[in-house]
Amino acid sequence: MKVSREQAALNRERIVEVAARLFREKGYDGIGVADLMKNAGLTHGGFYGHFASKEDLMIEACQHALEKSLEGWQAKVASDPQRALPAIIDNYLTPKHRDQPGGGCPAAAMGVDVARMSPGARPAFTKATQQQFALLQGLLPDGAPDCTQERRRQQAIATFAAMVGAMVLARSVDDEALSAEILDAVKAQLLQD
Amino acid sequence: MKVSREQAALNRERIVEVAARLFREKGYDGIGVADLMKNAGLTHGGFYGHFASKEDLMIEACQHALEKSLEGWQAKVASDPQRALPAIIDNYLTPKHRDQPGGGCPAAAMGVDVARMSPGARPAFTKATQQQFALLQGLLPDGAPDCTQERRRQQAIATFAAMVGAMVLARSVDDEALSAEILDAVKAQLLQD
DNA sequence: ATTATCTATAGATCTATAGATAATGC
DNA sequence: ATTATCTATAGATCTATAGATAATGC
Repeated sequence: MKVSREQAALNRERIVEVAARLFREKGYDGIGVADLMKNAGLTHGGFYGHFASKEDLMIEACQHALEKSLEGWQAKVASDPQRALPAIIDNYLTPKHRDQPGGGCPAAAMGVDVARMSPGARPAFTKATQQQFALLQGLLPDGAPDCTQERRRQQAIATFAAMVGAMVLARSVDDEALSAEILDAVKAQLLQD
Repeated sequence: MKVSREQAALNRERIVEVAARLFREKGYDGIGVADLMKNAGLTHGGFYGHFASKEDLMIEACQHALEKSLEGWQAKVASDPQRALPAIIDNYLTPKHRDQPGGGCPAAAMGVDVARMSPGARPAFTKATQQQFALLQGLLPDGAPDCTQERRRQQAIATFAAMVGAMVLARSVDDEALSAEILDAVKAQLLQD
């Protein structure tokens, strides 16, 4: 039954990846340790050799999801810096993203869970949020001369807030037309600048 | 042990009010039926005389919270229509609202839970979201002549999305300065128009 | 007589642990 | 010999129900 250290490290990574997906889909309380392990192809009892508690896994799952999310944005900046901002906004405010929270924005999918939980996962959210604001600020067009750095940071924050709120609202309503309208309206509003 | 029909109806209302607060604070899975009833001053077993299931209570709690929330906005419109929009934005994007999710915006506090649950609570969210968009649209200044009704609806949607997203982000981070900055930045951005 | 509430509990599920097992790695 | 994983289970908690109790309302 035992596996090599290398395989054990891979198993641990897989647990984190599965958790990062399922916590976003179902919430922290919506999936149990036994189900998480089954989804990783392992048995329940093996979990505690890798993590001290379910909450410890939540912290690592958040870190993992936040890093991957930021890396996705950075990849868009690297491939085409000029078009990165519209590309990020366009990609975020889609029905596909709305319908796949497990691979999507951690803030929209897990932010409320993290806010309710004991504070272990919040430092990762704080750091990642700062990084996302900074990245967006760097992409904003520096149009008018009265457009100070402070003003651009404010706009970066408001842009990300509108994206997250649009996703939360679009996922909470029952009407496909309204849901799509929310995504499209915020997209149009953010891209007009 | 029995109470009058009138008292029973009041007890039922109190269960809904308690649930509307505690589901917002702790999430649907974060509070059990026994604890909800204890908070309403009743015993566990009495619950099922009032509701068929915990999920049925969630539906009523959402409806209650959404109605109260909309009524708060309507009261601001009634008292001073000219200043209602800045008053709503100003009141929403505060540390007080951030720190009291139990009495605050249902979309920011329960939207993600509702999106994950079986679909019973979503019709209420759909209806309330439409009403909030319509109310905000009516309050937007109809400045330029090129400002069509569609354009104003788009702006109303983007305004509410930014408010909800700001609240989710402000609650998820661990740094008081950053959290306050998020609220203030979105407030400044929304009030400048 | 009806019924709102209470006590008690069934049955399921969840986190965490104990001890067994068997393959790795010195 | 060490250790990654598995089987089994303890102990807590959760939803829902059954039956008892006692006050209401006809």
